[in-house]
Amino acid sequence: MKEIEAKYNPALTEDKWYSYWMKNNFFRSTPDNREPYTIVIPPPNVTGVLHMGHMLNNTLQDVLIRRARMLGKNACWVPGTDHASIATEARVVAKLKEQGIDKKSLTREEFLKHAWEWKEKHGGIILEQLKKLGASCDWERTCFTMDKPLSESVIKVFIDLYNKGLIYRGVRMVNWDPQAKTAVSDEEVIYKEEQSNLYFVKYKIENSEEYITIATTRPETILGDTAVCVHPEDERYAHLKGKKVIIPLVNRAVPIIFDSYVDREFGTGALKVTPAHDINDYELGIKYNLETIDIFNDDGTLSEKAGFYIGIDRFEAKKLIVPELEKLENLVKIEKYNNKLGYSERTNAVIEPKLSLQWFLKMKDLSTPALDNVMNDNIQLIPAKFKNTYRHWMENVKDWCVSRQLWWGQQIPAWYIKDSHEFVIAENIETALVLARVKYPEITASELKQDEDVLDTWFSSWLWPISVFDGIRNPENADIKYYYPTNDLVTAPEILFFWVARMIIAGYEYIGDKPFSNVYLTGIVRDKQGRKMSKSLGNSPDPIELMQKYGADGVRVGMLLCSPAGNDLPFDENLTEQGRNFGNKIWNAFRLINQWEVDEKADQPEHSKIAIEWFNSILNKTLESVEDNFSKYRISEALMEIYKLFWDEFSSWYLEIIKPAYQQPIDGATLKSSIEFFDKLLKLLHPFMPFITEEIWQIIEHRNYGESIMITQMPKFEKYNEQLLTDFENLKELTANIRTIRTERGFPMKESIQLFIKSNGEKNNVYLNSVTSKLCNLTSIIETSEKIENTATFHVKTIEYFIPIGTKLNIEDEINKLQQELDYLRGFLLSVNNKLANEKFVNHAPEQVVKIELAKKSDAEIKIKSIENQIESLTNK
RNA sequence: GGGAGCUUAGCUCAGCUGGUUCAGAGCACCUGGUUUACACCCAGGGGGUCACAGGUUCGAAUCCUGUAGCUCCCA
Repeated sequence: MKEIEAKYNPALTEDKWYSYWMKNNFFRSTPDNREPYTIVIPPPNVTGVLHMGHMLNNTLQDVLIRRARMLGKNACWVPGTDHASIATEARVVAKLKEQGIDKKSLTREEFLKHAWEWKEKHGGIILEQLKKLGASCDWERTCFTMDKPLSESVIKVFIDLYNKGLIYRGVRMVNWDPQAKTAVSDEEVIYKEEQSNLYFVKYKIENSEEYITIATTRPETILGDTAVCVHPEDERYAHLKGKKVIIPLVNRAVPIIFDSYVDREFGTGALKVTPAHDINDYELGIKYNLETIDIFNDDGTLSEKAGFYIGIDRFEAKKLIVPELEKLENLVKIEKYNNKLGYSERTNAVIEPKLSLQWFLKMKDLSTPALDNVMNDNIQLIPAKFKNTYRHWMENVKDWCVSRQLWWGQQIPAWYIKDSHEFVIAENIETALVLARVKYPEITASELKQDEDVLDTWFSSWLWPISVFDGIRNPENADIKYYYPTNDLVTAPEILFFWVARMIIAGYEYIGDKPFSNVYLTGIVRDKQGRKMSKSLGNSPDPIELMQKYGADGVRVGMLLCSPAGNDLPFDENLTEQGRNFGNKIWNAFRLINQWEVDEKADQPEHSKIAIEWFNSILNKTLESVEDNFSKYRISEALMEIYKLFWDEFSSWYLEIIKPAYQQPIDGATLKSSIEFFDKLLKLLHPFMPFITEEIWQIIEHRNYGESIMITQMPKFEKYNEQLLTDFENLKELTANIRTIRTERGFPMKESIQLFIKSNGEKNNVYLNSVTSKLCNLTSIIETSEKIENTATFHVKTIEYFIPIGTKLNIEDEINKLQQELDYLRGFLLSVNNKLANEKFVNHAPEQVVKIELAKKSDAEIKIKSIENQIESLTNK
């Protein structure tokens, strides 16, 4: 037999088996008559590298997909990436800048060429890294959101929604990133608390010597003010009804309006209204039909409409306007003030609320089925606590701004006619021309100009579960009919709304069915200080290094052990160490079995026979509960159970019982059963630890090329012997007691000892005696009806055990020990008796509960009596 | 400001519709241990008035109310 390393070395096996699986096409799935089990990967974006969040997320998906495969399903895990328009464009622009190329100097086509080059070079990194993790994706199905079929799907959907009247072009307040010169979504704005100033500025009332003082954090926007607003019930300002105020510097007369939106307590209770630059002011502007003066250019400098500081940056203008107001004697005072400022997640520029012409998707009606089918559990969120959040969002859903002022992405299929705002929507210029000619028969292609902007990346990814199967363009194709709806989606709660919810919406709109049945929401991987792991903080370990250090299996186990659904995972390398150690434990259990010589003629010892029956029972009981845990998506609990089954039950109990004496052979029957158990354990472990299980499975018995544990069947649970399990637990307690006595009295394991048993009603399980003897190295087990002198004693349940210890007995210690136990038991009995003496308890509690209390009482009484006897006999010595 | 959720051992969490073992697990910690699978190990052990205060009940970590602290979402 080949010599096997004492420590498992993942580096020697992981790449080997991954390429074996690939060569044998084990990850490939095509429709057949089996039940499908499908997962689409949450597409990581092409700018990223693998981080701990991906590790957790993809480990979970791989566990689910490998298990499903072993349950006989046709498992299909579709991998891919998304194009991340803002992030990628920012990267490419930065890279070009390094090379001295300004984006503005390039045509759209030239720029996109650079972007594609960048994507080809960097876009596949994460997917390659996932292979190290063992991800069993069907790589032939790898998709990218800007692949032709997916892009065409996006455009098709846009046109369809437009034709349904759900897409419109409108002026709206958007979060403007002046650096990227694009609108970003609410979700891409990060609010940070900042210390700033609150400026009190007085505005003169028209035709009066009176002033009204407003408070603002943004004095530069005064130039765009078109009203001052006060609370209708604010007596301080009641007399100003119908009056106008003069805006300083610009000397514009604007109305004083009265609206309960104003917080009377804040500042002076008077609010300056700048409809172009504040979302709430914008609403007021609509309500009171105010003029809207946009004082900023797209790059954050002041525009001609501002009248002052034209071309100067907004922050500079703020610095300049304050002394100016002071000079004009309009500045009353400046107070320190903390407020929240929005920053662009992509460029970190301060977000400017800005009115902008954008494309919007009406969400209200589209969302209805998406809300209903989550609320009725047709789609399950795991954990379910996210249902509340989901509902809150869906009930207050706002229209979706789908346009982005970028080039990297699907260009909006809108064609403007003769430089006007009039447009037609069409997938290409030929069709656009046909449509345009309906109204303008003479128009030529050169008079049509496509919208410069692209669609939001989420407008691609919301179709993901459909478009990866080409279900938008070819709704009748075999893949979409077979794989859709997919089964499980594993993703982060952060994107529940802007990805998960939208996929559900698209699913009902375009296939008429949910995109997936279960959404498993993972926690966020944090560092020890509780900070989210991120590249910018540099607090994330490199997953690749981690896998090199602990093995992919070790990292997988480490991540899973402590990550219940929806809970954050404070990451600690310690966890992966635990995972690695577990791998080594499995490895060594294998080594033990592997090195035994077999004697086919030898009889099977009684203790081995029992051990086999017992382990078979506990294995099946665990299988049953693992199934239950999986059905509830308690993945970490399922793993923990298997971990304990392997480590505690199999290694510490089973193997210790059947282990032959040193250099003795093992009987054939026991070895055969042990290998069968090992085989089942490996299969159970395989979804969690694919590499080590494959390695051992390939050695433990002869295999042919093309065989693999990953395509075997998961063991199914069978009936098990409940009584044996209970009896065995008592045996464990008995063994532990004997071990303690050995340690305390200094009887080494090699020294065999005698055990006496005195039953006090409850019967000793004689049939387990051979096991006890083996585990505890007993010469004999003797039933007795008398107590035995000069012994150490203990109870398991009501049975009394004695171990002769000859001269090693210290009577005083012995009495003290017994007295302690007696005191406890008496107290316990008292509380039970009190309970039973309570008539209300006896009358109200269910019969079963009362019975249990009665049993406790009688057990305690038996024990008390036997301890009292022991103390008495010791005292009389 | 509005909404949701959380608070159980040093850490991360279980504990389902109130009632079987003075509250469970893993890790960490402590004490022993080099014999022939594994020190990435073995055998033991300690540790929680279940955030706090009330209430319902024969009985509450579990249900209700309030308080405090934390987290997230929306504005």
